[in-house]
Amino acid sequence: MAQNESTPTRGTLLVVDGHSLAFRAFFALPAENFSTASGQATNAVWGFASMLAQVIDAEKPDHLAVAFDVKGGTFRNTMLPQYKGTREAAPEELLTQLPLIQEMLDALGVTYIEKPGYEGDDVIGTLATMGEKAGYHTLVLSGDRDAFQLIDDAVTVLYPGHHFKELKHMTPEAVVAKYKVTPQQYPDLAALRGETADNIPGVPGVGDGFAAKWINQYGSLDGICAHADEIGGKKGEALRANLDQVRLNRKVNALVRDLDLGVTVDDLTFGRLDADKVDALFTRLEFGTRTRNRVLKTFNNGEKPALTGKGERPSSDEPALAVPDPVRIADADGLRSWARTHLPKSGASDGFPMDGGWTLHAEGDARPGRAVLGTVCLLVRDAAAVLAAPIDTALADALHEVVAGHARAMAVHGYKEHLHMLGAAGVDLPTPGFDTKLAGYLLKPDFHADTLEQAAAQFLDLHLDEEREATQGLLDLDADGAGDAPDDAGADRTPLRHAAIVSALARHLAPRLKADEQTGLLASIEMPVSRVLYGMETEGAKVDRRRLDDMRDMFAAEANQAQEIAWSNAGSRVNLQSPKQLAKVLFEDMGLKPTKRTKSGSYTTNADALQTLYVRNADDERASGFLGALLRHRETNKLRQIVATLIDAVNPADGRIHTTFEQTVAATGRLSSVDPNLQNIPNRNAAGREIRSAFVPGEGFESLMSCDYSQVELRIMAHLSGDEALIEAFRSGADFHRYVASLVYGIPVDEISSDQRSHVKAMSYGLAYGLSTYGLSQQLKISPGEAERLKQQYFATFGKVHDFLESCVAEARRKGYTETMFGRRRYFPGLKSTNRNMRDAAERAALNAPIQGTAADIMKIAMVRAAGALHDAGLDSRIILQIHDELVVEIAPGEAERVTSLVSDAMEHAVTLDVPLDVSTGIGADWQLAAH
DNA sequence: AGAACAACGTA
DNA sequence: CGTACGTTGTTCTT
Repeated sequence: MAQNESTPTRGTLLVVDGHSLAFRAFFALPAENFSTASGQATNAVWGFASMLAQVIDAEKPDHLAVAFDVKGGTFRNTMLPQYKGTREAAPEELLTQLPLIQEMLDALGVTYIEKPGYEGDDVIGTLATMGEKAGYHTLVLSGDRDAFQLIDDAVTVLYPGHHFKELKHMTPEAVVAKYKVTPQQYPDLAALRGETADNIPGVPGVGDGFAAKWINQYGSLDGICAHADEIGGKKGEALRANLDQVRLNRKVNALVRDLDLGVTVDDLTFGRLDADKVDALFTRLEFGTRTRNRVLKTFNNGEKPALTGKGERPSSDEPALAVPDPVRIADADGLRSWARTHLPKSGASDGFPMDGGWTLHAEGDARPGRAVLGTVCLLVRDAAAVLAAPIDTALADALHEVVAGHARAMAVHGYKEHLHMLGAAGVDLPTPGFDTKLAGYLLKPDFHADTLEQAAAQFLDLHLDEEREATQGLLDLDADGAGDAPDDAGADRTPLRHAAIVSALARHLAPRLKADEQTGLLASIEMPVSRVLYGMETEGAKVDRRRLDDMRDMFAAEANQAQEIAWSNAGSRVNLQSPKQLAKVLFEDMGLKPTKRTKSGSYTTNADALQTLYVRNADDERASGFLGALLRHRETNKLRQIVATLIDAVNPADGRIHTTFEQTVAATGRLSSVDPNLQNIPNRNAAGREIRSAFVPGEGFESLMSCDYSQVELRIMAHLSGDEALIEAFRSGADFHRYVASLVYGIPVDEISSDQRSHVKAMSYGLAYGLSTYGLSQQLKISPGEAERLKQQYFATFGKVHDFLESCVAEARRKGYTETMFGRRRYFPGLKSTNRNMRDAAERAALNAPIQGTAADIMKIAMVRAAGALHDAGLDSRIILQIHDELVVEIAPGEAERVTSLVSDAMEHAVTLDVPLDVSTGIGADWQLAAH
């Protein structure tokens, strides 16, 4: 079971700083939106309840108490009159909610404690001390850094980050990592630095850094005071001038830890709420049923109050996961010897076996360009090793060696992410035998598992903790869970638990993958692609920062100009980015006749509608003036925004943009690009396309090359359908659309009008999307009848294409899924829907999936081949971007010719079809110039 | 703060 | 009433 600790504890005590939590809640939520009909603000109460519930769900404490400050002064005010001068001015709206919070705690059966003359912090200090003496592990939830002095092996402070969800587990190691002093020394540091939140001045010019330096030099504040004369410079002077203040600060920030509270820790139980009281209070506060149910469940031992469970928590809380006792490894030799005894002998296995395999699981930050390695776990059936960050060079070398020797029997969850994290520590990860993330994606490409818990729920039917997965994903992924010793009481066991999930997933998914014939796809395409993507993400794309800045300013100026014109026509400063306000101006104030509605029923103000209105109201000066300006604003503002996003994404360390390619998101098998999305840089009109000129070769490179497949999806349709006419159209090498048009209309190629060509072109491209005649008529601005005739003609010419598309849907209906040329599946439960719209949508998706998916497969194969070819040829040029049917390559000096031929060959011959794959290439000084 | 919606960029 | 995505901004939430 998961609860293996060498130091036995009585359980977990959670102590909450009530005022700190109330403050956080109050300022996190807008008061004006959280108030009762009678005007009583409830944002702090609501936030308090939901934040506390969140922490309880995540930490599962056995005992709980909330500490509050008491009105009126404390002993600290006597020493330091201005103490908390800034904080006493709490807004009236918050103060009125404190009694409500206490009333709520009463109803929830939670003990809260106040001690006149003392602060909540002192109560917390006392409770932590009591908990420690009674053998509990204590968690202190507080946004007040004074609480850091309480931290030791048995006391952890949960400190909220910018968002409340980002709770940092402040352990002794975390404090040392952040402040370079021990928790015991922290009050000395705070005294030197001061605390603006409490209106306590420190030494001017001295922050955390200098304070820590002095403390480490002289051991303590006393030591610093004794040697104050030796400290030179302005800062030393400032220190001497403020010594009295600092000494006073230190007295004031020391927490009292031995108050008489009249309770014992054992009294601080919770889980027996008064459901009627809670109900009455929540009704009075006008809270919704969702909040009510969630809070009730959390404060009632995880059960619905109606069922009034008693005593022990439900057993379902404990995951049925085998987690061996971890060994904490701190040095290279320890790791080598652990690996020798526990890891399967290398060469003993071929691929990832069900037994005898092992799991590598790292946590940390996997964002390219800023990756950080956190905790690393190695797990076999009956043993586990944990390497806590930071991992030094020697340990990294040993890890590299161990992993290299046992890669084929190794399972990971997310090879690419692990490459980033381990790469940050200098460890290269060879291709593992299994990747549970990729495997899960191949088996269920529509299912999106954001967390390991979700994957476990989906594939293992292991519902570890639904509340946690719903509300607490960020805590699990906390990058700096650093320094938590897994063999210490109450240490962060999350990474190990995750490793156990990965191990269980691997054992479960490997046979399923084989049964569904997806193993080849995993080994031959997805895993190798992960490695290529890792390289692309790590290199990033160089941008010309000045050019981007100039473009942003230009677009911003144009957008502002358009906005002024729009406002003057509208007669009010309407927010042009608010569809709701626009609809009011257009359809109420100006009285224009709406075109279409959005799916939620409001009138659309999208570009199409605005265009129609513009044409329709050309003689209305005010309306057309407004519409014209609005359209211009939409366009330029969008471009401004895209450029701003790009600028924001530039990594200052190298002036490059490191996107992340998501490999397990698109249900068809395509990649996607996030943070930022580099697959939707404008390309359709000239103004937008300019943005591409900001993508340039980096230092040591001379140009960019762009290679893209021409009409891949159509070629795939020709191949898969076996339609002789379409195949011949591609083999002929003529202008494809013109050639097809000549077949469709039955007239010679050179008599095809440009309209005819573009209509046929639209039809060709629309095919793979399941385009309706209505849609076709809309797009081409022709009558539905004309569109219908075009479609009939087209299918009469390419009959087998029609049959093929139908067969895709038929097969999906029969088998439940479609397959690409390479066996990648996608499931379509929607085909059985009784809802017409759902069914139609599923049919269109089912006919598209094999085509889009095969194109994606081909590109992935091409990428692996191209990257391999560049590497094998010893070239420095490298692939940096993929945009579905296009690769962008950064060309090293003198390599242009060889790279062009290697990459286009890799793309053209990724696979052999009945039609040739045509690749067009271009080289230029930037991405735009590389276009062809 | 977080979710839902509208809009719009790409292949 | 065309497939597949991601990002931004506004609005609503209780």
